[in-house]
Amino acid sequence: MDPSSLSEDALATPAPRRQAMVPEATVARLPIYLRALHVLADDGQTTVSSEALAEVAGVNSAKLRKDLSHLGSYGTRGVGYDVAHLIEQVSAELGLLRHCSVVLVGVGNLGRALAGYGGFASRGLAIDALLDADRNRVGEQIAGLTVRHIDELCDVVSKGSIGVIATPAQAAQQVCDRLVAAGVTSILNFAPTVLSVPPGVDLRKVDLSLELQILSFHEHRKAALAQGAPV
Amino acid sequence: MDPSSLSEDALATPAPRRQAMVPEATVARLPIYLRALHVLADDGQTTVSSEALAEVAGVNSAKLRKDLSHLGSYGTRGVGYDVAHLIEQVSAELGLLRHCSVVLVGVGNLGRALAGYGGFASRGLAIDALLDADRNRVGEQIAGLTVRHIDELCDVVSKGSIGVIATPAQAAQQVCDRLVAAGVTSILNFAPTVLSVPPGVDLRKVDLSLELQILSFHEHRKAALAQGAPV
DNA sequence: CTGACTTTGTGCGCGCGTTCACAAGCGCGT
DNA sequence: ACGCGCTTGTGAACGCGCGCACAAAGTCAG
Ligand SMILES: NC(=O)c1ccc[n+]([C@@H]2O[C@H](COP(=O)([O-])OP(=O)(O)OC[C@H]3O[C@@H](n4cnc5c(N)ncnc54)[C@H](O)[C@@H]3O)[C@@H](O)[C@H]2O)c1
Ligand SMILES: NC(=O)c1ccc[n+]([C@@H]2O[C@H](COP(=O)([O-])OP(=O)(O)OC[C@H]3O[C@@H](n4cnc5c(N)ncnc54)[C@H](O)[C@@H]3O)[C@@H](O)[C@H]2O)c1
Repeated sequence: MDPSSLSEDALATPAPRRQAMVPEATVARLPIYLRALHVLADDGQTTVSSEALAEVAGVNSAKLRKDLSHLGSYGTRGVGYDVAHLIEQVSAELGLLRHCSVVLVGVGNLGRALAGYGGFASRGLAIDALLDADRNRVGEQIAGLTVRHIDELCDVVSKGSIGVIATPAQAAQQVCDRLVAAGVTSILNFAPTVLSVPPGVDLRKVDLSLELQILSFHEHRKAALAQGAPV
Repeated sequence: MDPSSLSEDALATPAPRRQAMVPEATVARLPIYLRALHVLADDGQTTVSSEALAEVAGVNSAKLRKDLSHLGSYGTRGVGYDVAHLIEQVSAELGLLRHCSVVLVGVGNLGRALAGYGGFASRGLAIDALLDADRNRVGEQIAGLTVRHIDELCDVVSKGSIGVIATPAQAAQQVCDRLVAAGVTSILNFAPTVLSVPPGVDLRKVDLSLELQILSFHEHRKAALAQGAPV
């Protein structure tokens, strides 16, 4: 499992009243299932078995079934799952039905790429604000949005907004603090720094160097094995 | 743990001869430790305790010590770890000492951002080839590199190269296959698709939509709790 | 040299996630 | 109407990783 992010507040309710608690590992796979389902739907399939869906999603079929059972989505024994209904179910669980607004801070190399990316909007997520500290960049038009100054943060944050940090590492903690102060409780960080957030705020990170270094490790290990253990 | 990637070949050696096998979860943290160590080194610190390093890295100190013990790196009891020596150790373990070449396929929005990013080169990783299928883009100069055509893949791949896929999802599997055919055994995929690779090839993925959707889930859940459970 | 303090390295229990394997359930052909 | 085969949902076992807590080991003062 990817332990990079954790939600410390998930256990806040001592009594799991009626809403089933979905394991974090399952949540991390729901988007994958959703994408697989869209592929199948575009392909014209109306029902799908756990085996077939698991194949497309690249996971074990038993895992898939257990995951889906967590969100109470019932398939039909002997038949499988209704694709359209399951898309609805998973989308609802992920909160994608009511459009989730995304606020992007830092319109540099990476921020520009993110802003111009159409893959988010197609699935209920839309970047609807670009912020930067550089006065020269403020006012610039990118992908139909106008870059605004970071000081206007409070004006663009609405309830339930997700913050994305694409600033240099040096400024990341400061930007993070401002996002939290503005009421943002979900943050995605691209800067290669460890950020600290108060309880109740979800923080995830994407670290490209880290991924490459992990691959480098395995590559290095393979080379060592190939040279030292071919026997 | 981040279960998104797994190395199926790690168990290839039935007898763990002398090289300790490092748990995947530990490998995933080594880059974080390395970055923390560089911060401390730049700050002038020569030695550091597990407690202090864990603080900077944002992890439990016991976990840090256990991780470091896996790679045989010995600290000094009562003192701590020698920063410079530990940087050397971790870098060696990650295979960063011999410069690892990175081949980037797909020079679009995202590929351009990656190519222009200086954060890789600073730590032993350098993108040294840009490839694209679009003839209009071939020949273009980006960050000191010339974009070459994908057909020249075999010419730019050297032993131990890491492949990065930044093409549309539609082309990802094809590009992946060509990378594997060219001898690449470590691949980082940015396209939102499940790729299949033969055994012995390490595949990791970075999925930005997925991260946002996970945050969306938690945000959605928070909203539901705030509305339904304030008693 | 001794004793007290500091810090590493690790044994152990706990909880989560994954997987197998199977019973329960549903549709369909006869 | 009725079983036959297919698929779901889940009980249970296994393995991994995390974190506490402590003994071993080294440093430093006197
Ligand atoms: N470019 C990549 O491909 C890449 C890859 C991996 C990681 N990253 C990380 O992503 C982050 C951004 O990378 P980049 O290449 O876009 O950097 P960049 O320098 O091109 O852009 C950074 C942007 O952030 C803005 N900024 C700086 N301080 C700010 C503040 N306090 N508030 C608001 N905006 C501020 C700057 O004006 C600039 O526009 C960096 O942390 C980098 O390490 C980038
Ligand atoms: N831009 C982003 O911020 C972002 C965010 C998340 C995910 N992604 C994913 O990253 C990938 C790239 O995104 P992008 O915005 O850069 O897309 P893009 O369309 O801007 O660039 C894609 C590039 O790949 C090249 N290409 C296409 N087919 C190819 C092939 N067979 N061989 C070699 N090159 C080929 C194209 O010529 C183009 O230059 C996509 O899969 C996208 O879903 C991008």
